[in-house]
Amino acid sequence: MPDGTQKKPSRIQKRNRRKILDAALDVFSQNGYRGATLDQIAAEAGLSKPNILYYFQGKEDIHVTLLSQLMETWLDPLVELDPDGDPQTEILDYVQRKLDMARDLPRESRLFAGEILQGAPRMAPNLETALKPLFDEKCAVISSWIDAGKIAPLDPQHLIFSIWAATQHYADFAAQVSVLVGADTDSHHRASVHLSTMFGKMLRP
Amino acid sequence: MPDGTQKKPSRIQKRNRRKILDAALDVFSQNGYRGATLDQIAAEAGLSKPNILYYFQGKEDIHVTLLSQLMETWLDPLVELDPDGDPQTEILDYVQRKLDMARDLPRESRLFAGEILQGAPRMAPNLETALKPLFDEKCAVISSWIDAGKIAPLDPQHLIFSIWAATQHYADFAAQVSVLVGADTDSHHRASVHLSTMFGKMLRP
DNA sequence: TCGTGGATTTACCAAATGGTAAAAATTCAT
DNA sequence: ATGAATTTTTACCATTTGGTAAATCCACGA
Repeated sequence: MPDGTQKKPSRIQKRNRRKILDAALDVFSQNGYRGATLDQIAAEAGLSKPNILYYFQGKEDIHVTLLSQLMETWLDPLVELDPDGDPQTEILDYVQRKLDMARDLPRESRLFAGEILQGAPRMAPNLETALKPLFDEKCAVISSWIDAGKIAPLDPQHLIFSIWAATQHYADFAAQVSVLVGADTDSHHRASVHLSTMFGKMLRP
Repeated sequence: MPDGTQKKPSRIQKRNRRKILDAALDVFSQNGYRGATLDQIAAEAGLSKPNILYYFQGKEDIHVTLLSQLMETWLDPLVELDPDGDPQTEILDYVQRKLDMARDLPRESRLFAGEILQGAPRMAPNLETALKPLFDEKCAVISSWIDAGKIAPLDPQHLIFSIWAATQHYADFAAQVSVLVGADTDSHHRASVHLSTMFGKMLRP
């Protein structure tokens, strides 16, 4: 029994759990939690459904595992916001990292968005324990930069919301963006320039 | 048979169709298309499931009806962006209208977001025919304002994306926002001030 | 008031779906 | 090689879910 609080996972266990989680990321991010089926995940992973249930306790277990693994990756750019760096550079670099993530990890962005959109039924605890402390900490950093006159006086909380919204939009609303920008050769670059300009002007004291 | 291309709907038909659509908006926006069940919608509407299917051809019919009705409301603020008004005022008013909509119509915002998030499977045609022409038209308006030196030179397409993202964030990610801002007495007002400041600075030539 | 057409309920169904038991196959240390 | 442990498959099951047929109810105009 690979589930539960057991010892070291075998090589084959690691491989299959990874295959399942990758397939599940595809399926969950495309169809949402309830829209995804174990059969789809199984087919995508190249395994049988009972075989999947040999590695995970159930559908919800897969989803929760995916979400908690994701949280780490997701918060990483914010963790790297350095209180001792140059405020403007730090924030603009943060915007850039988030935009890159929207391009490179769109499935993860959509999985996260879908979960929040439905009221975070399986992630609320994680938000409180992992996200909120980090959020508060970085808001304090931004406040100190404002107090020191290094950047314009903006509401730190809502500034961060604006950064999240503007960057994740390109992953979460990709279907809409692609219809509206048409066959753009380098949409990512234009978005990058726009966000730099926008937040750059905004931050100047 | 009330469905199909029939004559004038009776008063009772209007009432029940409205009840169903309102219930469906609740259920679809909370659980997504596949997560929503006809039984839930029926219960919420206070009708039996077969009775619902007397008024609509099926689950998808309800969803599509909801989406196409929504499109009108959704585009309205953008329609009102006046090419002959003061550019700064026009755009800031647009931001305000969108933010008000996120507060007043969160269900609609989430329904829309969920549909786009999953690749707009039931709305792609609508996006092409209804949204894209309006989007292109208003991008041209913004371009003309930039050419006239009335506002800062920003990419019109991405400026609109930023406005959509920043405002809709408060409806679509409400679960996250409420965890992070805690018991704020007037979160909407703070968001409003922030967005005015932000886009105000950004637009100044 | 009575009949007719629209509205509603009752009783279903077939397919999909999450999940399980147990047999079969495979891996692996000895 | 061989027996034990792990992994995978086969054959199911109970529930949920979108949908239907037909009987029943009810509003309303003549």
